[in-house]
Amino acid sequence: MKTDADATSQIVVEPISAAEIPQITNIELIFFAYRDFTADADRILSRFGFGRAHHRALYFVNRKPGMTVADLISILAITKQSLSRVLRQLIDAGHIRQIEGSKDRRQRRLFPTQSGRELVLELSWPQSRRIDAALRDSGLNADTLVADFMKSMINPQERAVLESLSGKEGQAR
Amino acid sequence: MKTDADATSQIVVEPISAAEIPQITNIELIFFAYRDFTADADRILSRFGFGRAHHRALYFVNRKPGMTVADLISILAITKQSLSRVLRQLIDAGHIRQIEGSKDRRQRRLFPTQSGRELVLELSWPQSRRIDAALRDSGLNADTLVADFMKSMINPQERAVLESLSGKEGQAR
DNA sequence: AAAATTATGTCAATAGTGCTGACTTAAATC
DNA sequence: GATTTAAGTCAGCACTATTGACATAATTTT
Repeated sequence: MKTDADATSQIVVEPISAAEIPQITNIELIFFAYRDFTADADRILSRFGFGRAHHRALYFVNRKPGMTVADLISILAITKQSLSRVLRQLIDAGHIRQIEGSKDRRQRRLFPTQSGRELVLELSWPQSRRIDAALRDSGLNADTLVADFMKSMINPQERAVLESLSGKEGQAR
Repeated sequence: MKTDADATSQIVVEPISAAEIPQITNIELIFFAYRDFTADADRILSRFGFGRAHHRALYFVNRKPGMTVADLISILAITKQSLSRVLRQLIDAGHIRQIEGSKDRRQRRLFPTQSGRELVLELSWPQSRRIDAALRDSGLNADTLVADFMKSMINPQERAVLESLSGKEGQAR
């Protein structure tokens, strides 16, 4: 067998198409939408030296005040060791407090402080507004509804990137 | 001012509500949907020792064969240094090849190999099928369409987590 | 032709998030 | 009293991403 003929040598010039991946457009919409959806909060978090993991932990503690550490690990689907740094930092920053369980004193029940509540609301507002606007923009009446919804989630200036991907030419440049 | 009264000391026991964050339910749906949406591909990638970054790079090279490195950096919105390792590994594994630009010989145009095409299809199939199924399941006819769509994107066994979040009690356990 | 710019690549250091494994402490349960 | 559970910690590792500095080759500008 010639080296030039094996699967890791011959190049492919045809772009992947909807014939090969039926939901290709939606896959891209979801990718870009999620990127933008998280970007607003990421910007706010960076002011505090926090990351997405801090956001998620803080969010769920605000969603269910009184959660135990085990509850939080379970809902985030991460390990105890992964959570520990993040939780430590949130506690040290005064956004979360641990209170010994009254029935089971081994438990550390997690509560947001007033500042923890304020921060989670600040983080969630842009996301809520983005979804709200996307739902309004997409109108909820067409067959193209979900695609419109996701597209509306993407920053307007980035929609050009999507359009450039929809072009018929196989070759960029 | 008493220490016990400042914002980082007083705990909050009330869960955040839709009154504070109108799109709270959709925020959660999107979080969980995206987690599951990416999980199928992550499992496949781990067989090759690759991560999500490899998937994204491989995807766009397949989407627009002949992209330059600069094109790819631009679309992924990452730095040259971040891309370099990932691209190096994809090239070494024989999934992508670089070809010197004919007009501008500084450019390295990126093409998938046959195996690179096969891999991206393997990675995209589960995502495409998931979206397809979610669209079918949600029916495209109700006001609750988008929520249904996102919910359908979530693994059935994990929908219980969402339901537990919808409970009225403020305290877990 | 020389100078400036562009496209790519590389080295080094750092950060954030996650993992596994091993081990400890204290409290609850059997 | 022995075992299990909840939480925490230490050490080491992997992946993805960052910034800054610098190198090379090719193209474009002056």
